[in-house]
Amino acid sequence: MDRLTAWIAADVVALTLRDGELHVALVKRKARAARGRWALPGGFLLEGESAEAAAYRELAEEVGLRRRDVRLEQLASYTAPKRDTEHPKRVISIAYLALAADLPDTVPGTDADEAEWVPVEAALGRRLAFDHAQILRDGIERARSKLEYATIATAFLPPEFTMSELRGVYEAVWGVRLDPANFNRKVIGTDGFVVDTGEQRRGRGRPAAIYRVGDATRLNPPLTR
Amino acid sequence: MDRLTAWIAADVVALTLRDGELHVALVKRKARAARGRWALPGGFLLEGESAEAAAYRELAEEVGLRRRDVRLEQLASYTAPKRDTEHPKRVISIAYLALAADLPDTVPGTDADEAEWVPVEAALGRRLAFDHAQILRDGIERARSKLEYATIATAFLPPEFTMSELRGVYEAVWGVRLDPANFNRKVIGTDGFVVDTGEQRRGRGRPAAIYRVGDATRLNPPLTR
DNA sequence: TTAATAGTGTCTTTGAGACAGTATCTA
DNA sequence: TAGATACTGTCTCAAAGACACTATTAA
Repeated sequence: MDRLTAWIAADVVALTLRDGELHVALVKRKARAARGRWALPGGFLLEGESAEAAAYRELAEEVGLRRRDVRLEQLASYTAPKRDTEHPKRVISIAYLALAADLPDTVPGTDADEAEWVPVEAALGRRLAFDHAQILRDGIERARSKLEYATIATAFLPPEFTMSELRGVYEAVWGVRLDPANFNRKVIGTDGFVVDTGEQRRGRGRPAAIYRVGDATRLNPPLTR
Repeated sequence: MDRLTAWIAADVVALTLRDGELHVALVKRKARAARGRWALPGGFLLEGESAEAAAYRELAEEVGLRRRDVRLEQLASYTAPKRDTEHPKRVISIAYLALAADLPDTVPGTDADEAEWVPVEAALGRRLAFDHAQILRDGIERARSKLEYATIATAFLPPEFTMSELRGVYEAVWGVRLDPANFNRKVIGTDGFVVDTGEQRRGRGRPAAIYRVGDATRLNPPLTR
């Protein structure tokens, strides 16, 4: 019988915003296969472990991101027979998308000290291991399109944020400018997208109202790019 | 080392429309695991085979659907450690969504003679094998939401179809009535959704214009349920 | 006061939805 | 002709987008 037995990898496209630009977490591979190449954080499922659990575990081990730091969702699976020829066994990958707020840098001295946040354009320029460039492209496209109809933009922000920070997420991920007035109206008009805390943040100009995440998950009608 | 090795199944939520109602293909299991239970068509990946290829192969073997009969896309992967305890090895499933036009019935005497098109409500009523009920629910939800922003409704129809047939797809999948006038305007107004062939189909009333699939894949702005 | 940032008001255009009305066939 | 199905026209309302304007702060 030539039924396949395979190793299962969980690989993660972890995205965040730094200085108004979309960044992805990359790690320099230490394992024999593709050693020294840049790759998405990830690793093999263990006995008794789900792919989601493995994704969380690898994010913690390799990037220093804890479960509560990220919003994780499944992206897709990659199963081409030749996608990874460096292992002794066939490897399929289940990819996840993780969105995180900008956080203090990864801690040197841990496994994560070979992890790096890289602007996505630059990341696609490095020749990534295996088919990780394709996975990264798919992850970016998923993030872009999910902003249209889901409230996940807040996953890129700390618990409290201003309207211009929220708008900044859209502008950075979509690479466009949005009209502040219309954006405000749209967000406020979507019940449960954000909640006004009544607090204000002072900066260079007029203080900005501070919002928290509401309980809505879907945007209806959607925002358009 | 307790790295997992697993069997990979490709399981397919194959949907079609019959008599204005959404149906899913189910098969009665012959294999030892869950024998006699109804399940989604699917099976294990072979050496050297991608999950997509396995999905097409199983559709052909078990349901008699050829590659050109369906539009196939990946749905999600299911990896819970206890999702399938009947096999000697851990099994993860990569699920696909397949949309097909209503076709002549499956051919008895082949492997497909234990396949059946079942209305989706009834299918969810049968206690399906493994976690196939969850996969089916996810597939239906995917089909419903993709109708909003993609032109896949045509995958449920033969190459030539009328506007009311296209509207019927939306009405059946969404379970709503749509205004013919507004639906027409919307579809015609979406460049490349459909192409008027100039032909007409005669029936009981005024002949209907016949359309073909256009080359657009996205609906912008989306249709709303 | 000026520059910077936040936020409001309003006008125009577009599209969604409701629905009345017209067109063209079969029986 | 009646009934059935296909299609068009038009009105109203809501939201999107453009953009001028007001508000509140720091320097």
